[in-house]
Amino acid sequence: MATALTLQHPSRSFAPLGRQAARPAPRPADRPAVQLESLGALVAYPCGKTIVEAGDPAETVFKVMSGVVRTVRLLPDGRRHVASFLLPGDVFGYAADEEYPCAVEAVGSVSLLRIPRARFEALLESDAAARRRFLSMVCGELSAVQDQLLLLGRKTAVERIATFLLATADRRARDGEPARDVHLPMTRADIADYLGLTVETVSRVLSQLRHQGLIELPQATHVVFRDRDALEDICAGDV
Amino acid sequence: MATALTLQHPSRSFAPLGRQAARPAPRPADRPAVQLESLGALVAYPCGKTIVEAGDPAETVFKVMSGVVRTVRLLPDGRRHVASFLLPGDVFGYAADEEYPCAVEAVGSVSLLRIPRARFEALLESDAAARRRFLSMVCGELSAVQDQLLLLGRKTAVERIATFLLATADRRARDGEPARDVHLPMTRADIADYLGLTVETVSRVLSQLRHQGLIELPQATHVVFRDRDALEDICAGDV
DNA sequence: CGGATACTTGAATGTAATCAATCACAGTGG
DNA sequence: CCACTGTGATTGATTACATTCAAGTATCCG
Repeated sequence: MATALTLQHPSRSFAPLGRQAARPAPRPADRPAVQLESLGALVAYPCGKTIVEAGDPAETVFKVMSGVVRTVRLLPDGRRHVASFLLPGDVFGYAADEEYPCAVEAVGSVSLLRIPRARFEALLESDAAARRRFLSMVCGELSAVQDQLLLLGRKTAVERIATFLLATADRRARDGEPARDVHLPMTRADIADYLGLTVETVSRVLSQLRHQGLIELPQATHVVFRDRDALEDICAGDV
Repeated sequence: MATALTLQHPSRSFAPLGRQAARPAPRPADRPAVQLESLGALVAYPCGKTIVEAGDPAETVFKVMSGVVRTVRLLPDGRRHVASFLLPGDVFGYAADEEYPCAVEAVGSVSLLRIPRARFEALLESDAAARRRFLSMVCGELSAVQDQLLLLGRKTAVERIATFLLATADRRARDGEPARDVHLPMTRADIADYLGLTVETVSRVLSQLRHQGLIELPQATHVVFRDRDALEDICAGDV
């Protein structure tokens, strides 16, 4: 089974491989500054552009520098699923096998760091600290994906949306401060495909939350939390 | 975010760390025989027993020697989701963080190899080949979990069941030969929680497939494929 | 055997999907 | 400047699939 990973830093673990640029911040003793940036070159992709195709040889590891990308899987009849949204600092494209298992596309215009796979692997071989951080990222990703399984398998539409809004908001705010709003650069279709819903349902649920006074929608891409506690209750299923 | 992994070997990659016992088989040149068995002790658990609790300190890595275990996540109101079933040869319990993120329970009676986390990590530090195999397993697991996201997000009940039957059957048969039947040691409730369905739906769909002549059900735990091609078409959504 | 648990089947309900307009907005060209 | 066009978002009406509620049947284990 071809396997690529689409990494996002585990939100509560230490700064993962590649987060240094965005956040110079607190660095425990055992962590030499690894300049992932020095291993690759910057590339820009316009909105909607496919960055890697499913089945392409996995020769490059990427790090998101700005913008957002989505990883996409398709069924033969066209049904689509978005496995994850990757934000600046996230790393993707490392595959144990020789092929990428899913496509990756630019949500808006993005800039990425392209790192040749061999160079990335050489870093892992030579730098024990980098290795530990990378393994930590991968494990964090696994845990996050399992939360998503629970969401898709057992949560209602409202719970999925509430979970998505809060989780997306808090991925940016690493300061401990709970976010008061969230920017959604992706379309309703992307959100729907990420949450296993339809565009109409996403739209309806957002409207419902707005009518209930839990959120405001000054623009389609901007959600302001008016009652964060209530949203958190919904996530947990306490309705 | 606490993160544990529940590993199962990527089905199409080389024998992963820990598969040696079950399969001495073809071993590429760069692979010294790592005796994971020599690092830990055997323990037995009776049917239904909880092996690790979510939130427990992640001090032990396990390898399934016989039987099947399930990894379970719960919502506060009791809704349950089974993230994975682990078969003999599979490794679980390695967490980047210090806590297990989900519970692991014995499906039948099982015997496990308990390996102290420190000893497992020491192996990874010292043995580059073991490290590569482990990373490969983790990446394979990530890819498999993403397939499961697609299943939960976009597939119908029949497609989920067909996918589950074939995937489970083929996890055992590593000979290339497509399996002609599959043994299901877990209950319908376990299957339902794994596929995001209810027991009733699982039962109904199996009956439907039986009436259509695609499978036989000599016992509830034993499924014989009568038309594997048709099942594969259903998986892909070609109905 | 008897009791419990697991599985199957049936009927009714409900949540989200589908089908179908309408609305909002950005970009373009008259 | 403003109508025009196209895309994305919202809202409404209806449908469908899986769930829920409710028996009934098989199987396992004492």
